[in-house]
Amino acid sequence: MDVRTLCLAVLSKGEATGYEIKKAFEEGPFAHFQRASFGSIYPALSRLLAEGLVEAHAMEQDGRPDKKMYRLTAQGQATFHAALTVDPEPDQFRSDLLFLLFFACHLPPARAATLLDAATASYRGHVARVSGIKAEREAVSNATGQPLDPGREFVAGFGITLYQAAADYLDANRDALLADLQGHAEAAE
Amino acid sequence: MDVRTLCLAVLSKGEATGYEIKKAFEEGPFAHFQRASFGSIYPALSRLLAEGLVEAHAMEQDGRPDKKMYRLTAQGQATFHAALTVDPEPDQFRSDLLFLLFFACHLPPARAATLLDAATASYRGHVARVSGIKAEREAVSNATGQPLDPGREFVAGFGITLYQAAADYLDANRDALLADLQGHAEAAE
DNA sequence: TAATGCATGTAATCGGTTACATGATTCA
DNA sequence: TGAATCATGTAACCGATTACATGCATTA
Repeated sequence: MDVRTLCLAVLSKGEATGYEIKKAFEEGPFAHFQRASFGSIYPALSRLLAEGLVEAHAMEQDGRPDKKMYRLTAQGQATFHAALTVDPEPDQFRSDLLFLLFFACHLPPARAATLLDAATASYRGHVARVSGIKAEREAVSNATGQPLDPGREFVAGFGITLYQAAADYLDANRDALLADLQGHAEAAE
Repeated sequence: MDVRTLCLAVLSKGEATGYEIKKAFEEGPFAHFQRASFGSIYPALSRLLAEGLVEAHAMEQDGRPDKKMYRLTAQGQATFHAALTVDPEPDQFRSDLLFLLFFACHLPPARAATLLDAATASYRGHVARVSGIKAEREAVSNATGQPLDPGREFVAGFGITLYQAAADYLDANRDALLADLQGHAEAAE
């Protein structure tokens, strides 16, 4: 997904500034499966504005420079919906960690252990974060009676399950790998 | 991981042609967590050759044009090992499918179903393929007594577990999502 | 006082994809 | 005859990252 479409997607959930769009990919609902940087968001927004897919109005703030609030136009809505009809390319879990671990034999065992532990912690962090905001949404929904968004909850659940499985796998196989590496190193002596 | 490093990585497992390197990312051991295209592999190989990190010798073939077999030099080995000491950036399951499903409410339920089923099939295909080659390696190892590569098996196991978990999640939540969507659509009428 | 968060933007650069170009062989 | 596999490469283009540039407010 290009950043252009990603911006339309965030804005389809409500108006936002460039800065807030960035946050949606850092801590917000898209955090676990998409990413975008300032360097791509701001130019995308400018282009979208020039094309009439979004409209912007400046909001004055005391002291701070104005912030620009962006909102989808009808044309932007339509373009976004059209983007949803495109077939997705197959998913792939592109992972630098797996790349390194593939060559575990060339790694000092201590480094392998560090890598493994850091990744486990990171995955568990993901699970905790996404679970937290999902639970919060459920609490709000229960309290107010507002229905949950099925797509959003489905995607959050997917993320939780996947990162949980990843963390569990690392946990379950960590010691065996490290032992293998030790044996491998000794055999090479 | 840039394609340059990826090429060094494949060549560290034995000499190969550009074409074979491509295959390593399509069906080979790297298939489920890295990717590279011809348009990036061939230029990377040229550059690597110019820098002395790989050496090449032409292999004549009857009828067909020569193929170039590439092999790591000592310098290439060293560069590759250095690349293994770099800290990996955090993993992210970048997924177009999840992006679309996040907006499931804007999708016709039939399309959501198609998307879900295609993804499940694709994940299961991954699992079958990686399990197959893993089992084959284990059989060979049992027959010949050659030890397995711990890193390779660990990574293969990770891929199997993850894609299995993904497929299972889709299976387990498919019908509920579709029902929600139906209810949502009716409520909107 | 230093770091962090809020807030927006530009420019250089880079890496990679897509499409194109070529050409033989084998299999359906 | 047409498609797929083997086999290598180039060029245009694009999209995105990184770093840079600015500046105020708040918090430690």
